[in-house]
Amino acid sequence: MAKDNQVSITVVRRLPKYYRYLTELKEKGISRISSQELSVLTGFTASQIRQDFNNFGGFGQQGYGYNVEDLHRELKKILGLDSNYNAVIVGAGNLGQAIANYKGFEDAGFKVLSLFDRNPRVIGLKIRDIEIRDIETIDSFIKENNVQIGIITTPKESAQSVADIYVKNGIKGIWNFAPTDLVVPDNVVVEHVRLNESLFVLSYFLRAMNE
Amino acid sequence: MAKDNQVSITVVRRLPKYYRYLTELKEKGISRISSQELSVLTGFTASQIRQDFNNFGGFGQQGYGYNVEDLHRELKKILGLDSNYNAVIVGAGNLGQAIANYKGFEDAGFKVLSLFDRNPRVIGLKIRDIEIRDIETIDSFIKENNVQIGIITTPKESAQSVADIYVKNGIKGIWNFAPTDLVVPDNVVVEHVRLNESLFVLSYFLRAMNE
DNA sequence: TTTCTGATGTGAAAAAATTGACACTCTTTT
DNA sequence: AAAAGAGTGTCAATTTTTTCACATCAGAAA
Repeated sequence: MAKDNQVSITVVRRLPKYYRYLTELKEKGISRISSQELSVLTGFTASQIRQDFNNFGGFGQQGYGYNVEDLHRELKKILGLDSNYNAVIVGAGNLGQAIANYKGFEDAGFKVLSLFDRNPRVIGLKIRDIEIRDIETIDSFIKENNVQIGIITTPKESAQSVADIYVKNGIKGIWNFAPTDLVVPDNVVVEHVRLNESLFVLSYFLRAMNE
Repeated sequence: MAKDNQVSITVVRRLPKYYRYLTELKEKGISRISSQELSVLTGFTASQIRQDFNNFGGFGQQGYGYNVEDLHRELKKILGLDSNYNAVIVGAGNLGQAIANYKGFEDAGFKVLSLFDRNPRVIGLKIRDIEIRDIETIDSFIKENNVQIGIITTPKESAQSVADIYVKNGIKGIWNFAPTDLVVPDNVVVEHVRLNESLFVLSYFLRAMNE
């Protein structure tokens, strides 16, 4: 059941950036940071930063600032990064393989258990030690392996049917790279990575800059 | 020189979605659409859609709606998709190769001319017909090939130095996939694709959904 | 211990974004 | 040709987000 004291999506989308800088600060051995200093790093205003953190309860101390380690741990918890997730990818093309190959996700607690594809020429191949399996076998795989996240890296034509498969098998989080919207039940979360749209925005600003 | 009647970034980020649906409508041979119908497709409100288009001058007709072909053409122009761009990629790992391989960008007018890497084991290889070259040779390549867009798919440690190379060679648009911020002059546009952050937001909502 | 400094948490103000409402005009129908 | 219908463009209201300002309290210094 979702909380009713909803934190706005605008705030949520800033959290990962805080988390990233706090991770860096922690690695550098810095133990204390003020909203003012975080403002310089992130580009958000100090006021905004304090407001953001206050959505989850004040983590700071007056006259001192924030303890880096504490704040990092809190954000980790808020972002759900204190648990591990199992993921599968449907679409074993270059993008799917690139994601499967990226160690960074695994370090953050997201483990890709398997790729799936319908193309017999890639089925059976391995990316790192991750096997590409026949899409026909995905139902049982998901059920047997406690998969929480489904990744879609197919062409847009197949994306909805992949989403349907995920939903049918009880997956509650979908990470979609296909350039299309998806229809899913309310209790399923879809996060889109819209590469096309991002590129178009770049194009817009390039154009706007020269006018 | 940038326009002073700035359209807000919030609006700009919605434009590609309009463009995507208009492309689909055009392909289906639909010639006419109302803000109400677009609202159903995009999930934005009809009022918002009309407001958005009005930032660029009204394209619609009272009592009729919008002509799909006209609106599509206008958006194409606004997004700068009526010209072609040459791009290069630094970082010929899986992600760089995936992007080089993706036909969709080329169809939209973005042509990847070359990949660059410092790893001798990949230099000389080809992705489709796109060669991977030695990063040492990038300066002259950019100058000789009219490159407008620089793509960064390196690890985060190298990203800033790649950005510096791009800037030094006059590139005005950078598409950055490395999970780090970049420092560039004001007249250079950076568009980030933050895969980590996107995944973390998914994780946040997965967690929030179960509380 | 007491004073001083610094930075949070928060309420209020300002700015930005979204939604609502409708006059007006173009299209379609009769 | 006239009447009816439909949907934009736009102004105003509302909601959301951001910024401002400061009382308050913890830590450091004296």
